Amino acid sequence: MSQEGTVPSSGHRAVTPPPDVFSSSCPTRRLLDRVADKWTVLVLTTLDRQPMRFNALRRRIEGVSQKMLSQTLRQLERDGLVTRTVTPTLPVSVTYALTPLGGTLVQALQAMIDWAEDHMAQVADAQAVYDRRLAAP
Amino acid sequence: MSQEGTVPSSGHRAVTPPPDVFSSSCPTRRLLDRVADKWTVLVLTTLDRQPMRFNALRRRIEGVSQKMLSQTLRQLERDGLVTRTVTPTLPVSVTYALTPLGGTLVQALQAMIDWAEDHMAQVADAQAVYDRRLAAP
DNA sequence: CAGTATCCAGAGTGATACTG
DNA sequence: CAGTATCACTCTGGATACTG
Repeated sequence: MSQEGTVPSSGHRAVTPPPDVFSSSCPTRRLLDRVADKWTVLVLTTLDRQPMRFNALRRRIEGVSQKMLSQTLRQLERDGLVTRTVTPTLPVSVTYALTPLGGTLVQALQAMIDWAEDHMAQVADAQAVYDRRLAAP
Repeated sequence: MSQEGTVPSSGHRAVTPPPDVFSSSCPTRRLLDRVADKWTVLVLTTLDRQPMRFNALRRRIEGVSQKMLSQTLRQLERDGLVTRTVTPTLPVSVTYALTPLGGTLVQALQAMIDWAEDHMAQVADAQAVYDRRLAAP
């Protein structure tokens, strides 16, 4: 049989190791770092509803700084998850939109947000119990 | 009909505002911050396969520091997502396991990991295109 | 083994100012 | 409007050392 995933000892082609986020050297790990990020999640799920301009995003995502927003957007653009479209009005308008690739990710991210909103109460209860244990030992 | 989500003007009971991760003051936002975290994602999905001891987790999740691992675990324990079980061997063994609540979250997190591993190539391509544009303008 | 304590570099934030 | 640049500050995260 084949030896997928083992060290190639006699193969002719270079074998790419299987992707593994648990390996710190795997590129997917860096990708996960970025995807599993507060601002990334909020930006992408916002753009899922509709394309948006910079300051609209800034207003919608409370608490994000200009710096982090533009940094996040540039990163997402580089990763091919959002597009940046410049319209030469006066002054210029810049619109950000999800790419099809970005769209495939949003499904998973939205599930995370839904989970947080749906289970907030249970988590809060657990926290209360935990904190009470510490207070009265 | 009802006015769910609007300001209560004549109701008798105090109305909790609807959860909204986009509001920086909403508790779900802090919850999202923690859930949308690199180490949280890796710890929870690891524990999904089987309960594990501290150093086993440390070895499995390459690159995590002791500090971040214990910090993450304590936080997850407080949130009711993992349990911490101490067995009085010599020296003592501590085993971490997913709670049912934690199990409900793992579904969403695993989807994120799967996405990263499945779309790594497309992202890498997009990055190459982006970087080439900057290099040859 | 399973942590806690300490120190330190760097990331993230806010404010402010400046460009096209 | 849509940014970039800079400074000051905080806070996270990593490396290291020590404890029950």
